[in-house]
Amino acid sequence: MSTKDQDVMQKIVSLCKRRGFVFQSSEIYGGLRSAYDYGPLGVELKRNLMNAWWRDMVHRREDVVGLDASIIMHPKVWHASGHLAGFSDPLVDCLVCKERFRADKAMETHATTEGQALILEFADKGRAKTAQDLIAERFEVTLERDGKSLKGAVAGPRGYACPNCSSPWLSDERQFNLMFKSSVGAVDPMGAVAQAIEDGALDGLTGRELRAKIDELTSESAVYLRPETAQAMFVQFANIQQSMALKVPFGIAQMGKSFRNEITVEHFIFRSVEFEQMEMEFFCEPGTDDEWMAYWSQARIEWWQQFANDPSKFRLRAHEPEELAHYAKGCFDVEYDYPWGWGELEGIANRTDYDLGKHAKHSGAKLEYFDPQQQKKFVPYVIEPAAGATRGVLVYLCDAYTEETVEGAKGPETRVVLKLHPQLAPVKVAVLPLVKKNGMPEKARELVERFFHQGINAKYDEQHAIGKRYRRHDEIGTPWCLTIDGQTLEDGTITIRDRDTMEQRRIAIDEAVAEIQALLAV
RNA sequence: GCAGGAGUAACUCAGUGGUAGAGUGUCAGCUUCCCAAGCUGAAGGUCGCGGGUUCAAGUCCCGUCUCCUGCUCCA
Repeated sequence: MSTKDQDVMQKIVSLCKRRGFVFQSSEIYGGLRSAYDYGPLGVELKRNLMNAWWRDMVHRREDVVGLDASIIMHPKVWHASGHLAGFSDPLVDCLVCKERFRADKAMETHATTEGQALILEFADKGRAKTAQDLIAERFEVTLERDGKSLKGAVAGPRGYACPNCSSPWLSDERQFNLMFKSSVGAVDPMGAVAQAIEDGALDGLTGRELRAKIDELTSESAVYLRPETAQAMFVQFANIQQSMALKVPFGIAQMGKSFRNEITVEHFIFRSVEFEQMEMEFFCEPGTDDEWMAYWSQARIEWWQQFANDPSKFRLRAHEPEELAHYAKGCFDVEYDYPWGWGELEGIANRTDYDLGKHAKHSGAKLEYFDPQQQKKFVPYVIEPAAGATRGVLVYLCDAYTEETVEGAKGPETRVVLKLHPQLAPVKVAVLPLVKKNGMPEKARELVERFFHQGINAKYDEQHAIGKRYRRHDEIGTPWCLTIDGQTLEDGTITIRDRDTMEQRRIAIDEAVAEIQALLAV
C-alpha cells in the first residue's frame, strides 16, 4: 500500500477512536490482539448497516425467513461440516528463508523424492550468502554458491521442499485449527488430563499420541465457537421449512458473531478473530442453482453499491477453480478497493447439496424436500451470500472518508467529512441553537424532543461556536444540521444545512421532522 | 509465527543520559446571528509493560505486549 493510502487508513483509525466509533479491546490493559469494541457511534453505524441488510433480505422478501441460532452447537455439527478436519491446516516454516507455508500445498507445487538434488534460489546474492552461512553453521552442510543459488542440497523424506527457496530444512508440521475450542460444563476437563498424568497413563507416548490421548480425554465436554453462522441454518433446515410451511426456493438469513483463530490478523477491523456476519442460505432445486447464483451475485453487489459514494470501488470476482473451497461448485466475491487494494467483502458460493448431505449422513435426519407439484424428492442446492458485517463498516468508513479544502475564517483549511449514506449515519440530525441565549436553546431542545418521539437519533449541541459544531458533525457524518436563529423566534423558520454541500435553506420549524423523515426515506 | 517499522496527554507529534513539552482537542466562564473566530482559566502523562546498566533512563541494554507494513489463510 502506498504511503498516501496508509495515511488515509491511519486517519480513519484515528478518527474512529477520537470520535467514538471503534476502540481497541481492553486498551487500558495493553490491548488484545485483533479485538475491537464499537463505541457509541460505531455501534449505531454497525446496527444501521445490519438492520438495512435484514430489512432488505428478510422483511422486503416473501421467500426469506430469519434465524438466530446459538453460537455454541453440538460438536458433531463441525465434524459433519468438515470444519474439524478441513479447517485445520498443517503449517510449516522454512528454517532457511523463514517462509511459512501449507504443507499440503507444498506437496502439490514443490513435490520431491528423497535423495533428489535441490537447487536453492534466493532473491539476491547477499541473501544466498547469508543462507549459505546459516546452513553451514546450523545444519553443518556446506553448499556451493553460484550467484543467487546454492547447490548440493538433497531432499529429505518429507515429499516436498520450501516453495520459496526449495530448502529441505523445515520445521515440523504444526496443526493450526482455526476454530476456538472451549468446554461446556462446570467441571474443568483438564482434571481428567491431570488424573491421567498422575496415573501414568500418558507415560512414554510420542507427541502425536499424546495429543490424540488428551483430545480423547477432553472430547466429552469439548465445544467450539462457530466459525461461521451458516451451519445452524443447514442444521435447522427441516424445522424451519416445516414450521413455516416453506416451498423451495426459499432462504434462511442470520446475522451474528463468528470466531476464527486466524493465522494472521490485519488491517484494523478487516480481519479479526471475532467478527460479525450477515449470511443467507438460499435453498433451490438442483438445476436452477446457476440461475440463482447469477441472481444473488448481482443482487448483492448492487445492495452494497446503493449506499456508496463511489460504486466503482466494488466489483464481482469469480473464483478460479483451484481457489474454490472443497464444498463449493462456484463462487463470486464482492470485492472492495480498500486503501491497501482489492479485498473481500462478501462471498456468494454455490455450496450445492454438500452441507445438507453431510448433515443428513452424520445425523441420520432426512434433510430432503418433497415437491408436491412435481411429486419428487430432492436435496436442495444452496446459494450462500455470506457478508462480513464488520467489514461492511470498514468499507463504508473508507468510502465516506473525505478531506476537502474550504475557505475558513483564517484562510483555506481542511474539512474532514464522513459522507455516510443517511441511512447508515450514526446521528441523523443535529439541532443547534445559533447562540446560547435569547431563548434559542429552549426552542432547540423543544425541537430535538420531537425527533426523539419519532425514534430518530437526533443530537442537541450548544457547545462552542456554530462553525465548530458544523465541522464536528461533518466529521461524524451527520447528514443534516438544523439551526435555530434570531429569525426563528420571529417567523418560526429554521435553517437546514446539508453536510456534503454545506448549503442552507429555511424551512418551517413545524415541518422539520417531516422534512428529515422524507429525506431519510429517499 | 517470521521479517521490517512504531509505541511520550484524548489526537498529531517534539524531546539522544540531568526539572515532562507544543499544537489541536476537552471542560468552565466571557464574547459571538452561520462554517474548526476571539479572550480568560482549568483538567489531563505509571513516557506501552517488566527487568537491567547508571549517581541519574522517555533517552542505553534485554524481555514482553500492542499497532502498522509484507508473506501463507478467510466473511
